[in-house]
Amino acid sequence: MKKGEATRRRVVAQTAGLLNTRGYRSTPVSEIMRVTGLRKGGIYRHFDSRASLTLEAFGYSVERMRDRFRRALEGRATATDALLALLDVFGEAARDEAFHGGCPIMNLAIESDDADPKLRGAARKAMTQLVGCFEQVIAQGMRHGEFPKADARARARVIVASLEGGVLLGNLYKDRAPMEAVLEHLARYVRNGLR
Amino acid sequence: MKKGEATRRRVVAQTAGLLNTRGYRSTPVSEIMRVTGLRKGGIYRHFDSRASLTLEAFGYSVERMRDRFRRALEGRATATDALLALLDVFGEAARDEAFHGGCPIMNLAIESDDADPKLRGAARKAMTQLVGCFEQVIAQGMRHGEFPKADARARARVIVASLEGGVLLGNLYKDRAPMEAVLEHLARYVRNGLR
Amino acid sequence: MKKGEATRRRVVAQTAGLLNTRGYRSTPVSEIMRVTGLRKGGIYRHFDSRASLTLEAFGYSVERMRDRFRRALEGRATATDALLALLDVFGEAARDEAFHGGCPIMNLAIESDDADPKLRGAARKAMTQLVGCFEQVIAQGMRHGEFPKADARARARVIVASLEGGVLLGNLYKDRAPMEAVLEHLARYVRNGLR
Amino acid sequence: MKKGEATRRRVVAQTAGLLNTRGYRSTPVSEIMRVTGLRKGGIYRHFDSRASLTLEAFGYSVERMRDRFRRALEGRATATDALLALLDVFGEAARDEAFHGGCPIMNLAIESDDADPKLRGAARKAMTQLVGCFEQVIAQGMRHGEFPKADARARARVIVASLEGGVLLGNLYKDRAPMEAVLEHLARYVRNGLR
DNA sequence: CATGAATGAGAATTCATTCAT
DNA sequence: TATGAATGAATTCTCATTCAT
Repeated sequence: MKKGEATRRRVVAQTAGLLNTRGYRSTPVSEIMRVTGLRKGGIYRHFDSRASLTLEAFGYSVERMRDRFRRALEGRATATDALLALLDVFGEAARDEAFHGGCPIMNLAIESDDADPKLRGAARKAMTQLVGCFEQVIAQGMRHGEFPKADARARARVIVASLEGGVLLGNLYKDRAPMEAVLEHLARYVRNGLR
Repeated sequence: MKKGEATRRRVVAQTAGLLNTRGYRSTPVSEIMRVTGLRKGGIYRHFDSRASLTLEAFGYSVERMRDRFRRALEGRATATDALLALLDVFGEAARDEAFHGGCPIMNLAIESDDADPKLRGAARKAMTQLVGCFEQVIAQGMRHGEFPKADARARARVIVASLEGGVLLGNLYKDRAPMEAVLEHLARYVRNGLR
Repeated sequence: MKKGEATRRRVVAQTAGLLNTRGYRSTPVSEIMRVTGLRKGGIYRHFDSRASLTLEAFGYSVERMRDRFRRALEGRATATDALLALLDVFGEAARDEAFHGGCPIMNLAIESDDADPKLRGAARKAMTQLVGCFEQVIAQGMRHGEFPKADARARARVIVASLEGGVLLGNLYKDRAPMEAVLEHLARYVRNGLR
Repeated sequence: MKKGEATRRRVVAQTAGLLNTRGYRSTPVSEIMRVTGLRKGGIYRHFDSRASLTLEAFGYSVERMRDRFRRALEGRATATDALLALLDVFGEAARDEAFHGGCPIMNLAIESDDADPKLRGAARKAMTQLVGCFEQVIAQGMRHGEFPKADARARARVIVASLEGGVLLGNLYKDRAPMEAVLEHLARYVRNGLR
């Protein structure tokens, strides 16, 4: 990897953390300069615009989330196990720097609010994948008879909604208790066969 | 005295809607001018600063939410009925202009993220009241034997988290389906005695 | 005197004090509102513009200075006595609220600096009168043989310059010592027959 | 590094002249843009704030004054000669662009009046140095027997006050006569051994 | 590959002023 | 006679962006 490519990746990673805590739209480039140690010119050499860096940083954050989910799913024999493992990812999120500042998807979804269609599109796509991840596991569980056959997507949405809400409360209060309540509730729901 | 107060209230109401859709921090005063029809000087005559208008507008939105909850609770004989009525408020939220742009508390919570302590404080306080509203009903239900005695706050948090997540998804996709899935899930949870 | 006229005079007097301490050009109308207790509309009813109030306030201050000089000159038999009495006015200036904030003429002269010809004209006129006051006394002294016949205006200018410089230093350091040194010097000069 | 520093110096020098004629506090940044040919962003790249540029510009003006005094004192054998040379600086001030707009110290002293403590502090410090310059020469003259032993500072203050007053009058009338009268008076005072 | 210099648009806020009441 | 409401221009300052070096 050339030096430029390495710099570029470092900038994306550092910016990802920054924007997820300080805001995807309201964080000025000067802050990005500060955390990356690069000057304006140095940043613009790698990225066409602030907007494109924003998108890349968001993509990076989402990718790291995906890593967590992928790893969580490895070697899970049953859908129940798999779902519980996914819940666990959120349980660890409070300690996980990839989630520092909350869930990137929620953050971008809310910040892009009717104001920035491109960002909103990215948030939507990422959220769809997140829900899809749960949905696939649930659908598999239905096929395998672990769960009653029903609307897998609706169930996935319920779970994701609860988790996102838990992240929100946890982040707002800087307190793990809300997420733990949510996880307890969802774990029972899962163990109960999504009934 | 009369006209100024009327203008002031109008500005707060219009700004509340605007900020909840376009962002509490990232919406420029020029946009507020546009939706209110006032010029800069006219706005600053009524509010000390952009920040204080932001807080007032948020307060207004929260108050309107509270109105909905208050009305929903009127004449509910049982805690179960009361909870279902509260859920209903979220069911109607999609059509309700007071919620246009999503939940003000969530929006402000996420936008104020580590960056604006005053705004965050306001978001926190409002969220505490929202959870408190559910918690009180639940606690009452526990006292009356409708629900098993357990951690009322934890249950309230689970419900609020799910609802907020539902709002998030609904808003992101401009689709009522996610919220409906959440509501169905929660209604069953409630009818089942929070078990 | 009608109420309006009374208000007008009060505003002029209060504004005079304010502008001489906070600046003739840089003091905002909001400050004038504060010290007068009137609102914008109330002020603009009496004065066409901020500029015209400025001029009136300056005129008021100059008039009060003139009062001091007039009174000082009353009953002075010799030019020497008269000059010493004029010097005395400056000696008392530190304690005199009419001079609070320094000499209005100097203040306006410097603030109007090449930027506001009308104000500068007023400052010039007032300074000319101040120098003229000294000049007349000196000329009289020359006619009466108290002082050698020479350029009365030049001598008046020297005295006024020294006094103004004394006011400047006194005001800058909030210390009476510089003015006292100047007065001692000038008194000797006067007693020495302006030699 | 080179170009920026050059620009910065040029801006300071040009701003120094501008502020000394148009007012240290009341001159808008837009005027600074005009005389420097830079845009807002270009100016703010070099200076943190309007206030810090003001201070630097004032410092520049004071430094140029100091240059004049330093050069005037070079090679002066006696205190009398030195004082006369210092007076001469003021005699040339009318023609000297470093003094265009009057004495920077007096200008800032009056404009900062009770309103801006930081600027006032700078004015005070500069004035103290100006008086100190005269005081040192006078004290030396006293030690060498040129002048009778007496309060050197008081004498320095008298001289500086007269000169500042002369600058004031000269600037107000755009006329060299007042300063010449002052200089004549002071030269005699000096040649007379400060008696 | 990165910096340093500069721009131009736009941010929040303040100002003097006007006018209906 | 004075207030309260509003305006429009100007204020200081920040932003994302460009480009020569």
